[in-house]
Amino acid sequence: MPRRVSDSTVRRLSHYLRVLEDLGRSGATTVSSEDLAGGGGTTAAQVRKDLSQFGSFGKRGLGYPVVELGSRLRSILGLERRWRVVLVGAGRIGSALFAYPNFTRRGFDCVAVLDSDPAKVGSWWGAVPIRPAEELEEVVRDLGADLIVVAVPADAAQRVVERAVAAGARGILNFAAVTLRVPSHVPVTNVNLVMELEALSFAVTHIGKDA
Amino acid sequence: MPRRVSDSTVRRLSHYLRVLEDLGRSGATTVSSEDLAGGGGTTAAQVRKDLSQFGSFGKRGLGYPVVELGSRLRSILGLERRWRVVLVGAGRIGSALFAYPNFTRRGFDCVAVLDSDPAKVGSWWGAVPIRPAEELEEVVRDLGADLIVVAVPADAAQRVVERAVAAGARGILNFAAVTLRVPSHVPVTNVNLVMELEALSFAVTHIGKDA
DNA sequence: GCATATTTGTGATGAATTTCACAAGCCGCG
DNA sequence: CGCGGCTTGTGAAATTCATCACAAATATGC
Repeated sequence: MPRRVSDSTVRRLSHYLRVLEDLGRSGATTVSSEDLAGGGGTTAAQVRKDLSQFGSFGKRGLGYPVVELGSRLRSILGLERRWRVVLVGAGRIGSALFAYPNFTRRGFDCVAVLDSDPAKVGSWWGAVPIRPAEELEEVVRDLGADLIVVAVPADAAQRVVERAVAAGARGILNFAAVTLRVPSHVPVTNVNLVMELEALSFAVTHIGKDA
Repeated sequence: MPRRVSDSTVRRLSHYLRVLEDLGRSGATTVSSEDLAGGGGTTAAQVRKDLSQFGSFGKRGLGYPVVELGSRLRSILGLERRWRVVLVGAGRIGSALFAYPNFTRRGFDCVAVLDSDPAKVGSWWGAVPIRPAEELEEVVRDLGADLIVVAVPADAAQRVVERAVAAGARGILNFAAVTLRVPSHVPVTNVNLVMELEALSFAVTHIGKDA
């Protein structure tokens, strides 16, 4: 294992895993770096460089074993266990994530949903009740939650993560449009839809203005 | 304008714009690169490098004019116009995006919602009816849509973008977990929640294993 | 008006990432 | 068993991206 793995590399590992799973269903037993690159995602050389950071999984002349590489990648990505996730904010974004079938399939269990709106508290999403926001610490501690999904308005997000981290949360998936300040041992992944839309706006606007 | 602007730079421009808008509300008239960096997002030097790619907007010794820089950034990002967006897939993710207030506020108008499920077709989201998926080309052409939000299952996504692009769509925001193949003049922005979760899983799993 | 404290803009430096190129290894076949 | 066709693994080169350092320019205080 290398000293530091870049974020881009990790995203690509996740991509390779998806390709492997598709391939596994089709019965293939080995796969080349070319195929793992998969369309326009990246290049064969990049695939080999990425994988070689963690070991030597392939056979020259043949490729990578589909099943074994998949299990290696799951191990590298930390997906051999299940994660206990607390969703803070029962709005649309939270709902979208919660209902996402891949969420559970990939090892992420939503063990609690919190919201500060009394009108929502008490209703149920499937088998999970919506609980009041005040119970955050209690929920994190008692259920042994690992990850917090922050799907609250921007001005409430910092407070939520501070409380969650103090109660023992180990990672944050942040949908709020703010840069969260957290201790350095708590990783944060940001998803910002406005940013994505604006990046798209930029790209469309500047088509052909370069090259 | 530079030959090519990196994706990271564009995301940061979007971030600067948000900081400027917050600052504008607080009445400030100028802002330093230090403040634009805003917390842990980036550094002052990075801010100046980013902005200098597009011109010389600041005054030495003073900083950047809040209002003017905001309007310059909006111009650079292509946000002076409004965008007509077609949402394909009336599921949870589509619903989340649709209901997002910033969506409209930032200049993105959802002009149509399509879904292939006959049970959903005919109902209304606010003032927008859900129409059958077959009408994609018609909708894109007749409403002069610019952007397509793809919120359909992975195996349907490629077909949707092909039809949309053929009908005149100019940019794609893709929530499906596949790499879309599109003509080079059609930019695609991908949002992949599984990838974000797996990146978080990796980060939490490997805390302290380096450094 | 002059010294001083700020802050931008940018060339130079450094670090990180991607691409290239090719030797080394593996399989199958005759 | 040797040969030819593939494909990996990896040092080196190239490219991209981020940081540094500082001159140039502006404002402020006296």
